[in-house]
Amino acid sequence: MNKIYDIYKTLYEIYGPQGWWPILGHGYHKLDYTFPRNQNEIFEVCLGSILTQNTTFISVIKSLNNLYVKGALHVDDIEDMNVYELKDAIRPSGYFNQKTRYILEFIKFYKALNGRVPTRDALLGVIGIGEESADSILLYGYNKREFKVDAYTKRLLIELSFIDANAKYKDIKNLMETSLKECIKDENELLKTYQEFHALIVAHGKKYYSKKPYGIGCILKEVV
DNA sequence: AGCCAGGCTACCG
DNA sequence: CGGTAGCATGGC
Repeated sequence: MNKIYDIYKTLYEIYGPQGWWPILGHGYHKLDYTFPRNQNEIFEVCLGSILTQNTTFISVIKSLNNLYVKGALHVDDIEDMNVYELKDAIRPSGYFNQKTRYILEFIKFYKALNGRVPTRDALLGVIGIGEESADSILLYGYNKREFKVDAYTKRLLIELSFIDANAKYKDIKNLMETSLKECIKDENELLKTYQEFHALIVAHGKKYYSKKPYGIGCILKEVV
């Protein structure tokens, strides 16, 4: 046992299972784990990972639904779609010019995979896919054990004095993965914990780590 | 009215 | 290398 795992258990007790990644085909129900995912679901996770960059998932759902009602929530349909139509569909998620470019670049990469699982480095080579998006795609799309770090994760760990402000993505990812591997030996259980933990951090982060000063009322300060 | 959102790239020193 | 402007809409 260690403090990181204690944090996970506490968040799980408070918020319960989050069931990420929500898939439109499942009506966005919670706890819609599919293992393994089919190609449409994998692609939807990829699309959502790009669309949610610096954007709330509520807005992403609107964009995905715009594509869905056009019957275009699939790789080939988006590729063939008029670019202005695509921009208009994803407008609710913001940065629609950038994200349209990112999506079209990603589709070229994705189709070249031919159904195979991309490496993390290969994903990072795609324009528009940074570390968090790559981990998001691997963790939630491909069910790979890659911890996803986001702004809330960093704020939380700074507030709880696990890291300092200049910690890099890699450092934080390594802290989380190393700590959890100490406690969880079963690979499938470890995967599910990575998936839940990030989602739980977002749930908690929205409440206590959105507005400065961060961490007011955060119960985790009494846990670690 | 202003700040924030489940980031990333390009460009600067 | 580290730091930062720009990207855009929507919710509160």
